[in-house]
Amino acid sequence: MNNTKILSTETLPRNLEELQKPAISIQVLIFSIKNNELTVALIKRPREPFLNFWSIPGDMIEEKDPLEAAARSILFRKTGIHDVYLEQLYTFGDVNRDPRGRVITIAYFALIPHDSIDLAKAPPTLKASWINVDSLPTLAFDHNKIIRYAVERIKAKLLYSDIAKSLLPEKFRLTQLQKVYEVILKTSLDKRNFRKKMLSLNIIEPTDDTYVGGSHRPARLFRFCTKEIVIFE
Amino acid sequence: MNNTKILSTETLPRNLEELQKPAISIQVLIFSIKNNELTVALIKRPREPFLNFWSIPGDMIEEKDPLEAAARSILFRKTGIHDVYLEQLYTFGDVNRDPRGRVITIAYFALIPHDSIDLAKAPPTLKASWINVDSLPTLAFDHNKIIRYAVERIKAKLLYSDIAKSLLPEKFRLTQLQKVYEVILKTSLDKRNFRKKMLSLNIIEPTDDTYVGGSHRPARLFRFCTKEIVIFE
DNA sequence: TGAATAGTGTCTTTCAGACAATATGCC
DNA sequence: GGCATATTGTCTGAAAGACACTATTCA
Repeated sequence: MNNTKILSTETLPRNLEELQKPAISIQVLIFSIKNNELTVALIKRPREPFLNFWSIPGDMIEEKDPLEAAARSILFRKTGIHDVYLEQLYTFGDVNRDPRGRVITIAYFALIPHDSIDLAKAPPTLKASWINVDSLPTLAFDHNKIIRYAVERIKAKLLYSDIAKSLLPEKFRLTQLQKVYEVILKTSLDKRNFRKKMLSLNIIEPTDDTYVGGSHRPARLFRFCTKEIVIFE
Repeated sequence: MNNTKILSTETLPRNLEELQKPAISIQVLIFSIKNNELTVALIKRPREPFLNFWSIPGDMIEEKDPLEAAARSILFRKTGIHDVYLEQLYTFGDVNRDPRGRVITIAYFALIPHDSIDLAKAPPTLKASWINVDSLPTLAFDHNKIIRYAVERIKAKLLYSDIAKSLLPEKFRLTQLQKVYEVILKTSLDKRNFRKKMLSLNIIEPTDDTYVGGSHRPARLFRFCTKEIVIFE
């Protein structure tokens, strides 16, 4: 490999205005657990390219738009809620990922408690649908790849952080918490070992409330402790 | 919070050309272990803003530049080497992080074996210096924050991946490997436990070579196994 | 009292961590 | 033989994982 065609700070224009800039979009993957499945909120594209393909909600941004605020704005439009877990995922920049021209996408993902969202109440800009991440159709652009990447991130963080918190209501049963792990990790866990482990981490605490769910013993409700924790030191 | 000023796909220009786009830069954090310290390659800024401040090597990119290739180009210019570990770190986009205007930085980090680099042989575009990550001066822009973020990523990945491989020559002594962990994690490890653990992971294998380093018993040289591994399932 | 889910304890195995003596090559 | 680093094994405590029965409420 030779060294003839390399970028060089010294040869670029001094003024930002002289640059030929790529377009930037923000895309927000909104995950929630519905019916014991990990699902992502997708919308049907209303125009070309990829007309009528399912896609991740997002927007182009302009020069002055802050990144995370743009992501939260998209999130609010699609779900009608604020104050949920939001994390930058990755920046996807393949040169030909958008047929209209060069578009670099900064992807974020959000985690939403299954009960906090009411798509019917969300502003109906473009209604999103919850689609199981394991049965995705072919999506617009490289959005299948982006979702796969996000799911791997979520799986990994489940093991060393308390992000499960963000997928549950404030008060929850231990079986609900266990289900979050089982659904995302695609495994089944022993109930006794799971409870022993969770309680030993000191990240959840019992509340005084119980949940009456039918013809059986009511369940104690727990919540995550408010203090910051580190699961593994 | 009201919903009046939100971005909307529907109201943005249909053509990418009509957008007011932010500028994009690629910055590459180049890490290596020198003299039992984790160091990062920094350059002195040759002009305003932050004239003569130390900074992370990087460049603005233009519309058609692929991201990772731009990062590798920067890396080659600063070190004269190819084929090293390179990973996208994070995209930093605070609105006021560059006094010249809006600049979004896509940061990458590279890990370099300490012996593979010869800054004297690197193209002297702008010579980089290796600076201990624990004794950084005030850097240009938000570069202190970017380096702190990268160091945390490296610390975390050391525990569940084989990135130590990328900081060592192909063949190495177990004491060298241990030193990588000790320097980055800022801890001291028991030699017997460390060796037991590393060998049990089946990610390294002994070679037939030894290293003669003075008036003492020569050390066996090891190498990382070529097959892909998962340290923790 | 039967159905349905909640809640609980023991044993075994594995792994992390503390700890020190011998081996080998060079001078 | 002295020096410097390389190499090796045991014990203990903690945590993970396998495993099954009792408790409570409602219909």
